[in-house]
Amino acid sequence: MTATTREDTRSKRQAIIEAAREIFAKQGYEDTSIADIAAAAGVAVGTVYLYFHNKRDIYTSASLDWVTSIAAVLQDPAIASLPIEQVPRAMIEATFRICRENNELMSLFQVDIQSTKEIEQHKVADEVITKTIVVFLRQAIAQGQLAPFDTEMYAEILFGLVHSVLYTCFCVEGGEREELYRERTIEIIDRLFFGPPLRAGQQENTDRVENRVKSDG
Amino acid sequence: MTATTREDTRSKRQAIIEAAREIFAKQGYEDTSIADIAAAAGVAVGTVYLYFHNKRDIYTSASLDWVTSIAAVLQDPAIASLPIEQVPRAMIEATFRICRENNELMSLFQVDIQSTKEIEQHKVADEVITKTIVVFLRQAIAQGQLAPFDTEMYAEILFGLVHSVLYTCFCVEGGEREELYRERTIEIIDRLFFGPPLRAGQQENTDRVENRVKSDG
Amino acid sequence: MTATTREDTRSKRQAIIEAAREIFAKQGYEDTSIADIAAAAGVAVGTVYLYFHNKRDIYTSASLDWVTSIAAVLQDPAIASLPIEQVPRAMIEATFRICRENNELMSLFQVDIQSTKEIEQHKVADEVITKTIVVFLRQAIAQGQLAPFDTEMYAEILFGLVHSVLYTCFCVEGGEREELYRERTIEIIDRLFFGPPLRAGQQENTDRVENRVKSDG
Amino acid sequence: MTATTREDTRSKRQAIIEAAREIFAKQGYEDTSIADIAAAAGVAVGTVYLYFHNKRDIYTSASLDWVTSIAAVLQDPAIASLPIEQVPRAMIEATFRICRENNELMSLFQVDIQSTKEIEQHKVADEVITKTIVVFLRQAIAQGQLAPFDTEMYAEILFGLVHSVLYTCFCVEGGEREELYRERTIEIIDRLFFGPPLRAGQQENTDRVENRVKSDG
DNA sequence: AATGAATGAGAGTTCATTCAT
DNA sequence: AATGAATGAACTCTCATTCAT
Repeated sequence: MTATTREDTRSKRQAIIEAAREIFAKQGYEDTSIADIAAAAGVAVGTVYLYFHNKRDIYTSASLDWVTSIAAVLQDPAIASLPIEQVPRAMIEATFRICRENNELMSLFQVDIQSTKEIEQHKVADEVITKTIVVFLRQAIAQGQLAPFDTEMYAEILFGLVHSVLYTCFCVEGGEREELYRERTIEIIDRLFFGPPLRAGQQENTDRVENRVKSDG
Repeated sequence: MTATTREDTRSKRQAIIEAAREIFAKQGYEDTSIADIAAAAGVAVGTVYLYFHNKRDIYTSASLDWVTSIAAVLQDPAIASLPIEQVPRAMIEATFRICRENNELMSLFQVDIQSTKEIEQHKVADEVITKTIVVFLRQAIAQGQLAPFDTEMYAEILFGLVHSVLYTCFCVEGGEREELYRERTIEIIDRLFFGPPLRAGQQENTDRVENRVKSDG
Repeated sequence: MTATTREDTRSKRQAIIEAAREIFAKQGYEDTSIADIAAAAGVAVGTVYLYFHNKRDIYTSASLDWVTSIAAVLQDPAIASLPIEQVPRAMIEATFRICRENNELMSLFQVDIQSTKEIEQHKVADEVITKTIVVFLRQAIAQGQLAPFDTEMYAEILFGLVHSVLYTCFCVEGGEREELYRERTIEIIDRLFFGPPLRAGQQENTDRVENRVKSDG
Repeated sequence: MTATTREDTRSKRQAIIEAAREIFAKQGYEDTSIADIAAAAGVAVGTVYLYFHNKRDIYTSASLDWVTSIAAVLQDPAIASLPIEQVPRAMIEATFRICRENNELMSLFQVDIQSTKEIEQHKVADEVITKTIVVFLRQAIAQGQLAPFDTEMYAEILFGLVHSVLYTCFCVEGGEREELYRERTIEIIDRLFFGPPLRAGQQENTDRVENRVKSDG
């Protein structure tokens, strides 16, 4: 009986978050009313306020929930066990895939932060992602596969790069040129890790770089 | 007399945009009312509607105005005339500088796009920036300084990288670790263009890479 | 043209106050909505907020407006020119009359004070009434008609007495026993000013006391 | 067991009333929620509805409970046994004392009556007080200490006077000038009962009037 | 008897937008 | 062109009340 209650509670809160995710993503923050969310979640308006302090709280929770989903993908052990030169492609492809499958949620990825508390919440959420990357990078350095560097800052910057590409690709363009964005992103990351640099005349050590650069028309 | 009127008109519209930039940046879109903007611009509420269709229109205009300011910095001829290996640092330093000086406007850089028309507007605005980069890259390729590659997509992705770093650095963190963000960003871009890659054991061709990588504790 | 606008403004604010007076009196504070008031005043809901900060502000204003109306009655020069022994009756009869005529507004007379600012507002309003009484009493003392005493405190206490009687008489009982309340109130005030005291065996100096005491069944 | 249950029941109802008294007095009717009261009383929200029909019912009960406390003070046999000329002072001092000691409850004394049923309830409660006074007055008349008069109406009016003074003294002013209010009130009542009237040139029969009138500056 | 999660009507308030001047 | 008083739809949020447990 207690179990049932707990599950009900958990599922009710979760139902609201899921309803909010979809509606916020579809209509945007401003054009979404609490009534919309409550109706979609199958609860009364007042019930929403049993689980969330205010509208902003719902938005933040829905957004963080979505970031967490993405983080989970990167922690797939299958990726970690790949040869290092295949890891960037694997991670980026996985990320693109989950974004494609949840295309309509992508806008939640672009959060307009408003308070110091929200900044903290997002730092925590983003760290779930960047920490995953950092852990991988440090292992590679420890195993002598990569030269040492500022892994934390690199992880954050590269996460920002991918984040930005995903937003443009899926939110702005609707995913029409997904392959192009994905392949160029992988290419740039590969080049950064394994070369060759863009500098002309650099000798190629690029048996690991799978994708040929497309020459400019 | 006609000239005066035109100037008055131009300056009144510009006054509204500038007032809007500051207030949107300070209070966010939702918490900013037309009355706030009108008061700050020194005009009546009704006057705002002579120059803009609605609130969203003001926001979009203010945001694009800010993007344009940034674009202008990259077109500085002094940058274009530098040796190629100094260009990434010059561009990134200039961008960080203008963002630091207009820290409070940074949040306008993070736009929550809502309509197809707005997507078009932002593509146009962003293209002012990416086109500048593309032009530079193509010249470098034409002059044999860089190997050929998909300049447009690279420009867009690298712009996204910098955009993302700037947002984190100035909007989320308030600019406290500006130097760290800036130097790592330059380092990554330099590495991408001139090497060496992160792959261990890569021979260094790094007389062009000014900044030593910081080793991990 | 300016004059017209000013009058419009004044009348619009006044219209809201008058509508509020009636509706608050009829339905009570809680059961009155801004929409009710706006409708009765013939304006839009938003217009109410052009003239008042919030619901409480309307209530306070309506209440003070009513107190002011009562104060005006006591300042009638006809009362001041009466022989002193007729003044208490004249004042109390006038007060009862205006309350009877505005029976439905009486409940505004009973204000539930909530903030320090409201206390100040009511002190000012009440002082309009008590000051009138004090001025009269001091004149009578100066002219040797009354012995000296703490006029301010007496005025306040006697105002409270009448206030309380009016509330019971009109708000609680609906005015059914108005004459009884009025005559007994006059009798008590007369006795206080001119005697005789209730103490048995006091010699009567009561050619001035018009109303014979009613003996207990 | 039945006894225990009855006591629990009684104490639970009483606990709610006492919690309500304090919270209503502190926050006012509107700003007090059932949840507040339930929490302060240590019961669940639903439990409150086992003992009271609705929020208004709690308010009425709490208010009457407070009036009853005051009534009890006046029935102190010690007062009734005093010489008649000391009774007004004794009663008024006792009333001020209990109000001072329960200063924060005073606002409950100012009830905003809303329904016919509530009027009846308050008449009953007030009668507990006025009846006490009436009984005393009639005894005094029967014993030839006071001349005959309309005791019921006098009792009601004098109760109103004191009620009004107490509200101003404790609710509006916070009790800062308690002594002044108390002494003037006693003085007026004494004058009414035992003289001398305020009319100048009245001979003083005032060995019974303890407090000298304060002369006007 | 006791609970407290759930309800949903309804409140106060805001503010983008209009339009007579 | 410029104004700003007026509008009223729509919002978020509260809370008295219910009822299954």
